[in-house]
Amino acid sequence: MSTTIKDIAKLLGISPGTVSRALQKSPRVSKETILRVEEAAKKLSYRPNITAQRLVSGKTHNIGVILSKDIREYTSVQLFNSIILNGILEVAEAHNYNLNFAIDSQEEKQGALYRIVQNKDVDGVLIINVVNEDILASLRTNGIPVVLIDNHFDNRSEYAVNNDDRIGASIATKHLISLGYKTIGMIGINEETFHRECLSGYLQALAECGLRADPRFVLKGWGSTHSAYEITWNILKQNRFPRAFFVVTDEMAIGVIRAVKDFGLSVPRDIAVVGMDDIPLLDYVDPPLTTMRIYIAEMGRTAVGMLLGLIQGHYQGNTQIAIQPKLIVRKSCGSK
Amino acid sequence: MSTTIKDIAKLLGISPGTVSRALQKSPRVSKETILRVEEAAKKLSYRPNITAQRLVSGKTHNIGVILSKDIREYTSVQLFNSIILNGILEVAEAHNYNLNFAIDSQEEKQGALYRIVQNKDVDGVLIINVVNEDILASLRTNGIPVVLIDNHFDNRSEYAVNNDDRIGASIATKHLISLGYKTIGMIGINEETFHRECLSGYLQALAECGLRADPRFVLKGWGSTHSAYEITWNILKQNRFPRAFFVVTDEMAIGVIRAVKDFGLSVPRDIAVVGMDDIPLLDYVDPPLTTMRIYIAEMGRTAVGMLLGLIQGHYQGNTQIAIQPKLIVRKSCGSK
DNA sequence: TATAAAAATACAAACGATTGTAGCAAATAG
DNA sequence: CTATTTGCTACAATCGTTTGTATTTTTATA
Repeated sequence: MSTTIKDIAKLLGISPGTVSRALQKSPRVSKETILRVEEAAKKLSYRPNITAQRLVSGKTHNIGVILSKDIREYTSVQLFNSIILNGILEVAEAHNYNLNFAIDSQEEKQGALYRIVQNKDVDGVLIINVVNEDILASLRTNGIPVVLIDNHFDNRSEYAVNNDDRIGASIATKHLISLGYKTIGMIGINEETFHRECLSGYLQALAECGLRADPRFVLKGWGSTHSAYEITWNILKQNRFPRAFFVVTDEMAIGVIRAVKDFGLSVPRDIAVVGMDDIPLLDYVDPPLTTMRIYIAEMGRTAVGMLLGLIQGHYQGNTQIAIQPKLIVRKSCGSK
Repeated sequence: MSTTIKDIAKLLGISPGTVSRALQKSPRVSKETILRVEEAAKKLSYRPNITAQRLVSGKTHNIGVILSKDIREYTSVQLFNSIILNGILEVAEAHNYNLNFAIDSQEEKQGALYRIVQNKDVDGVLIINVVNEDILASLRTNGIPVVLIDNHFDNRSEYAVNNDDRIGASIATKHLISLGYKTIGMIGINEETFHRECLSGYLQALAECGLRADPRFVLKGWGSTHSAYEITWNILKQNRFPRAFFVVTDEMAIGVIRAVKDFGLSVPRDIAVVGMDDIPLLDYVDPPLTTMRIYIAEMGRTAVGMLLGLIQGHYQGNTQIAIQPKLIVRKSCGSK
């Protein structure tokens, strides 16, 4: 079908082995031959057969990327994944690695995921967002390096890159404090580790500033805008509510704002709100939402770098890397 | 390293060829041997080496997915891609195909894209959103089937699946008309084919209902919320403006709404707005945005189906498939 | 000029499967 | 009881590379 190394060899009257070495510019073959081979290769528009190369090298040059299944539940997860993928792609491409995607469908043990892993069709794996212990175990027994991204996973022995949620929560809360708010609530999420990290940052910020946390004001939604709306509405009805909220995702923060407005109060006059993520169009929310910007693509890039190091066996850095978020001030907290 | 067909052969004292056939349940091998082989395979936890299989079959079982580079420009493109990817993944997985992603970086001819294509590392290619004629040509000379998704590309000879933008524009416009609006503008986008389709649907709807289009009211933005904001603001200043707008993307529609509000007018009382896309959180825009929902994941699924048919050489359907969008009524157009 | 050393190339065995052909039983036919 | 068919299985080539070893050619040395 297409030109192989043998065609070049035949054309030039030399052996395939030499052609192979010439193509690799091996010092074992004369400069002249290298030149002739390269010329012939170009003339025949030769392209190496990657599959064959893989067979002998035992390396696939593939990176598996496992995404969470419940992608449809949280719209911003979609966006998150998309951006992270960009980061990943960017550096994977630069290193000549391909990406193989698979969705983690917890149920069916027949999915692409298992196929990829068990078939050793990847040199390493990136797991985004969710952790499936089965997969992790399978990966480990197969000796395939893994790095977790945005996993909110507790095990410190896993390689992972995450947003620094604790710091994020702390900075957000301190921003509120610096604006003079004394009663600050938090609306978290129904995801254990993530929630714990946020809570810890939130509490620490309060403590450092000599403020007391009121347990009645730390709530938990399940991620959707709507859930945050309901939670907020409920607390508003009770007549005792804080003057500000740190909300752990923008998507929920939008629900909070809407609830406050629907309740007849004003943001930020009556209640200030900070979110986290920095999803698009926040400038067009009313009022524009102040938030902690998470560097998603950067997380992806970092993770691939780590994984590549692991694959090539020369990674020396920490097992856990936390990317620092940044406060983006808009109008939902008012100003001094 | 890991168990091969030979290990099984050795263990059972039979030949590798027979093992291979047994694993394929070939009628040429006895039921008994098949059973013994399967047992041994399980015991040794044998997994076929895909690379080797690929080498002999000549099929990669990979589908290349080309994404557009300018992903950072339009935030909703990110989301769009992510959703489409889900659709693609879903059916690719079901057919045991892997996905190989590459970003179309028009400039550098060295990118992963060219690597994938020229190295014939894919059985077929999906191109999302943007068309690079070079790639297309390269693909064609290599005999690799391609299907374009959301490409807004004119060439009817290319296999493609798109949203039916013309119909979308027409339905949106007619919705406005049915609500009694007589002067209806359109805010389009700086992308030739897409704009043309929308314009055609918009004009057709007006014509069918006996309304005249006012050329002063068909405008063009470059996609961002901000660009739509400015356009709207400008036309508002001129004191002559339509009572309703069909805006070709939600992202821009949000800019329109904001401009109208900032100008001191009301949506939908003074100006009604319909968007297109149905991006997330539209229920939380103020007022909630009526829009044409595009079935993005469905486009992805359809495209893969088409490509697979092409790869396997039995595709019989149309070269062009248009997915029908659907009107989602919220509050930005008022009601009768 | 014979000879050792160095340089360039050829040969052949891998990598892990698939598959056409050949071989050897046992079963059936004459 | 030989001849032919049938059912299984073994052998070996193949896919397109890479790479260790052997061989040839060239160059330098004595």
